[in-house]
This record gives sequence, structure tokens and C-alpha cells, in this order.
Amino acid sequence: MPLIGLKLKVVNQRTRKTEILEVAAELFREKGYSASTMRDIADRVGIEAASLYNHIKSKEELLTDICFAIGNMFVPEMRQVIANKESTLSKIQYLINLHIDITTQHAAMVSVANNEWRHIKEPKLSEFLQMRDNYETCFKDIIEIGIRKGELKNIDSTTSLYTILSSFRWLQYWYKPDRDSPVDQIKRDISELLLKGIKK
Amino acid sequence: MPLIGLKLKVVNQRTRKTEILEVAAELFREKGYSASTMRDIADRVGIEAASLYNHIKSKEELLTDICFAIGNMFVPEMRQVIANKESTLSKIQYLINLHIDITTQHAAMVSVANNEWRHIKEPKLSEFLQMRDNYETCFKDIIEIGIRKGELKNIDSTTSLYTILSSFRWLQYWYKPDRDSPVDQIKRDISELLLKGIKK
DNA sequence: GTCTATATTATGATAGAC
DNA sequence: GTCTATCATAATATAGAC
Repeated sequence: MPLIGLKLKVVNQRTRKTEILEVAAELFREKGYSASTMRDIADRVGIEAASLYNHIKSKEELLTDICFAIGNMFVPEMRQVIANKESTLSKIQYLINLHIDITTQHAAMVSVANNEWRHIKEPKLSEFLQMRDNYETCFKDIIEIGIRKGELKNIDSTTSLYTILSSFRWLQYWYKPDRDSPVDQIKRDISELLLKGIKK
Repeated sequence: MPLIGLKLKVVNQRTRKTEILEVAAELFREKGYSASTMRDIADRVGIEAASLYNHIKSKEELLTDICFAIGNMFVPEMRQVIANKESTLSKIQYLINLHIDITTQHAAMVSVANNEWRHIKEPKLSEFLQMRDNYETCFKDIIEIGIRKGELKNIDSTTSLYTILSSFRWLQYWYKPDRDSPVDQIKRDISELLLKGIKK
């Protein structure tokens, strides 16, 4: 199962809107959505705050676009994983790699989608939460099937799911490509830890 | 090694300041520090915003108090663990239990200390980060000694450390005592997963 | 597409009566 | 210790010139 479909429309064409989105994601990660002002964003882009409104409708549109851009990277991948006939372990292995790839390639946006989604306004908020909930349910189903098939230990599936999903969180803050191990090494290390444990 | 010293001065005496701190922690977790207003806090306490200033100096004092309250729960525990002569595995086991206990007992404050510390102002911010950095360095040393002694697999210690620390994060959002497994079951499940892996 | 100027609203915090 | 009234500031967003 090769990783595909990770590219995102929103960061493909290098338009001004793309630039604003990337600057906003970086700022929202650093200071949080509420503490980041339109002036902050405008400063980094190199224009006046008022000029931003020629490219976007509102500050909240920036947040919503970022969160859905990340969500939309995971959804089609999960569909593929479910459709596949491989073992539970290789499905989980694939999802671990997927999370690490997306997080290291889009660290700022992943951080915003993980931590700032609360500030999305209805009705988009419900849509986002439903997307996330659906993803988690699919992941949990994979774990539960693995337990029934005897591939996985009988650890509570909710605990397993959230422990695994949480365990990637540090990457969005700490992973620096130039300082840390290469991504492939991180994938091997995290997979070893989650699948077989730290104990020798 | 029994868990001791988890009680906190700040939540022991039921004063008005205690109440304000608890309300603030809950609000900061729900909406983030920046999006939470003094009027929000005052509403939940049942007084006017101006009255809060008879008990606290500023909004930022609330944040700083919360973050250091949590930090100060971990520091003496880590000192004890280091001084102890037990095996690496039982030290890690103890620290896992410690994180789960503190997080389930003080979920809102842990969430704030983990996610809102960026808004602490200098010089307290540096002090907080140094405390955290020191804790992480101690934890990493334990892992590295375990690898050298042959108790742990040779997984990159930075990756191991942050993967383990991150893996508890879901508890601060998701753990509901009435809905989920009891804390002791969670401890067993997470320990099993991190120490020996999900694979059967 | 960017600017200056500004409307509108909300914030953290203080002063002073009770 | 709590209130009402208010200050000073800063936020998002819009209008209209260039």
C-alpha cells in the first residue's frame, strides 16, 4: 500500500490565498487561533490587515479551510484501508505511517486541526466533528476486528485507539527534519513501540 | 512505590480563590486561554468581573498558578523515582501511573498546563519551560540507562520519550470516570500497550 | 489588489460607593 | 468583598480612494 493522495489543492497552486493560509496555520500553531490577529497575519504576508479581505471572507474561514484540508487528507486514505484485504497489523502499520507522513509534511496545519478546531463556528463545526468521529470509528473497528481474529491483544479498543492516535502528537510540535531522525526511522521506531512495546 | 504527594495546596482549602482557579481551568480547557474572558469566569463563579480582582492580580496570574500547580506535582515525584534503586521498567511503570493519576484527578488543569502554557509571560514562562525540560531530561535519562542495561529495546530515546508522554494526552479530553473503564484498568491497558505493544 | 480611515464591539483592568 | 460605572486599548471587518 503506497502512500498516495497526500497532496492538497490548497497548497498546490502558489496563490496569495495559499500564502495567507500557510502563514495563518503557522501563526495559529504558535499563538493559538484567538491570540493570532489579522494584523499578525498581514504583517508576515507583508500587506495591511484590510488587504487580507480581498482574498478571504473572514478570520474564521482561514481556520475552517485549514481544519478541513487536513481532515480531507485522512478520509480517502481510511476508505482505502477499509476496502483492503490485508491483515489488521498491516492496516494499523499503514495508518501509523500515514499519520507520521501527514504530520511531518504539514506540521502547522495538523497542529491547528488538532488543537484549534474548537473555534470553528456552526454549522461547519458539526461537519468537522462528524468527519473526525467517523474516522475514529473506522479505526476502532479495525482494532476490534483484529482482537476478534486473534491478531491483537484484548486491550480495551477505546484505550488502544486514543493512546495510538495521541502518541503522534509530539511530532507536530517537536519534529524538526534537520535535527531529528529521518522520517523513515521515526516510523520504524514508533511502529516498534506501539506494536511490540518498549520492553526488550 | 505508592503514589504520594499528589494533593495540591491550591485545591485543598476551599477558598474563593480556589473556586476561581478551578472555574478558570475548566474554561481555559474548553475555550483556550485567549478566548476565555474575565466576564466568562465571573459568570460561572456568580459574581461581576470586577470582583475577581479582589482575589487575583490579573488573568495571567490564573494561568501561571494553574501551570505551576501541575508542574509542581510532577517534580518531587521525579526526584523520588530517580533516587530509587528499582529496575528501569518499574520506574517507567511508576511514571505511567503517575501521569494517569494526575491527569484523571486534575484533567482541566493538566489540559491547561499542556496546551496553554504559551501564554505565560516572562519571566515565569522561562521558569516553567525549564521545569518541564528538566523533567523530560530526567525521563530520557531513565530510558537511556534502561537501553544500556539491556532492559529496553534500542529505540531512539527522544522518540520513545515523546511517544510515551504524548500517549496520555487523550485522557485530559476524553476520560470520563462514569463512562470509561476505571482508572486501574486504564493503567493496566496503557502500560501493556506501551511496554509490550498491541500485537499479540 | 492594496492602501488609509473608521465603524463597531469587546477586552482587561481600575476607581470609588456601599 | 461585591457592586456600578468607566477607561484605555485592541480586535474584526467595511468603505472608498488609488
